[in-house]
Amino acid sequence: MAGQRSRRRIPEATVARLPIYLRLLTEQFDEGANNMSSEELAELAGVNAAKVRKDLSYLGSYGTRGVGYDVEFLVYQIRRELGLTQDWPVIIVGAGNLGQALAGYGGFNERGFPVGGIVDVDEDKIGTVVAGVRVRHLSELAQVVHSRKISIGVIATPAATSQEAADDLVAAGVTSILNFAPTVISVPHGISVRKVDLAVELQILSYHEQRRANAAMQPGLRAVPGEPQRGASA
Amino acid sequence: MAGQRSRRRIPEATVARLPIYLRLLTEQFDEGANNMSSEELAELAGVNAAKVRKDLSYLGSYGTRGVGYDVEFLVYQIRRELGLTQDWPVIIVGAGNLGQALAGYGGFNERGFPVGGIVDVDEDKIGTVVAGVRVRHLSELAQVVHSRKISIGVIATPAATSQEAADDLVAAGVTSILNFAPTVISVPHGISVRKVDLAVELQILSYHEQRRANAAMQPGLRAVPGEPQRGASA
DNA sequence: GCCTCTTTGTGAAAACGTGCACGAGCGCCG
DNA sequence: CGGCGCTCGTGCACGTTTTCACAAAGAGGC
Repeated sequence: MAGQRSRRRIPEATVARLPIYLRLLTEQFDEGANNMSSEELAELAGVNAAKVRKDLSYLGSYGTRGVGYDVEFLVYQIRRELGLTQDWPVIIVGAGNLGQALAGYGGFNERGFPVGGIVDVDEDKIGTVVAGVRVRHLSELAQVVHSRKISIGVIATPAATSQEAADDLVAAGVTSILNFAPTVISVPHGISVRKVDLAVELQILSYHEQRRANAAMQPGLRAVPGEPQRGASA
Repeated sequence: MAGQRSRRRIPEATVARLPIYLRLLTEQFDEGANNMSSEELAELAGVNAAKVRKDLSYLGSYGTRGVGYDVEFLVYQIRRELGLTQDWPVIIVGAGNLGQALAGYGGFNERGFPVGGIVDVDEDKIGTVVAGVRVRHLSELAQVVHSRKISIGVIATPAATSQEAADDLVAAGVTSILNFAPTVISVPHGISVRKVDLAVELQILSYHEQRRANAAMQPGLRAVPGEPQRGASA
């Protein structure tokens, strides 16, 4: 039966939710739950039950009508679909504050993403050991990537050198990049990039705060302080 | 003319891109660019030019046909729309590794989100100073929030206590939350929540890696190791 | 002042994601 | 073994987001 489930492409929105379901299901399993309905899972995940069912249906028909989903089985299926049945070592570019914090973050290893290498260009940092991994020079990047069969790179450099880091990673053979620098990096087609940008998140929240503040005022008499004229630049 | 631009609601997808445009425009302005076309900005942001124009059109009609956008003026308008004409102090809950790293991250202050307070429950941490801010006890949270007029809270606690932290923040009057714990927190209607989850990001990348690996194999003879039977739990 | 060139602003269409509603299937009880 | 109750899987309608395509309009040359 259900053989080529992984053939069909899973929508990106669903892929982004599967890790959430996975974590919740794992937790529930550890607490002794063997079976779970889409309703329960939806409640925990804070989403609509129909969405949960549709998401899970992309994996195949693994539920039992009238009963729900077998938690252990579903955990396995999601892990399989996400490629979590194997470890994916990562290489961190940049051994500054952020790079060190990331390397030191235990959850990395624990969830199947061991730190396979850290590189930097700062001679002072090279040779130091962060979270059990020796910091190497950037020039050794390709070698580390090959010898450890690394596919995922993490950019933890300053913004100014993030594009360079991306180029180096791609040249070394890395095909997925997690970018912590507040920049848009450009990569060849076929390379996956995800971005984590603190400032963007805060600014989105700021927008909503600002909106609340405006809504609270009498609409109509909104005070807008000193608005510059267009074209007023030096 | 363009008076009540901020009345209309801006689509969430657009709000998420405005901070990117803002950063790029600011950079370009600092490098002496006074004018910019949607095409150029789209190139820098890695998106479609039509999207840029539509996004910017939500702010009002601030471009000049045949010419482009006045960079300084646009920077001001985006900042205004995002509520960045004022500072938004944040309170950090959790002074562990992550909380300290966040507090120490200069970009916070620099971008208009000064750390207005850090709280924890660990007696050993209380009283210590992180990035110039004294760590206080969780019980003082509401007081700090009120006295500093804080609207944004950052959860940097372990997963187990993140919901509690969220509840405390909401009770104290915070209306926006940035959650770094790998959990789904539930909050009353009207509170904004954004999530930053490292593990989720890596697992999404893992999915794409796995997909590439599968695609590279001869389709049809895919080796799937030891698949468990459903309902095989203890 | 008019013509041409450029780039905006925006309808309309296409693509994508979400939520409802309900048929289908399974387990359990009598 | 039939009926009942529960929950999955999914077609369909709706809302949102993206993309296309083009009229509108300013700038500059002549």
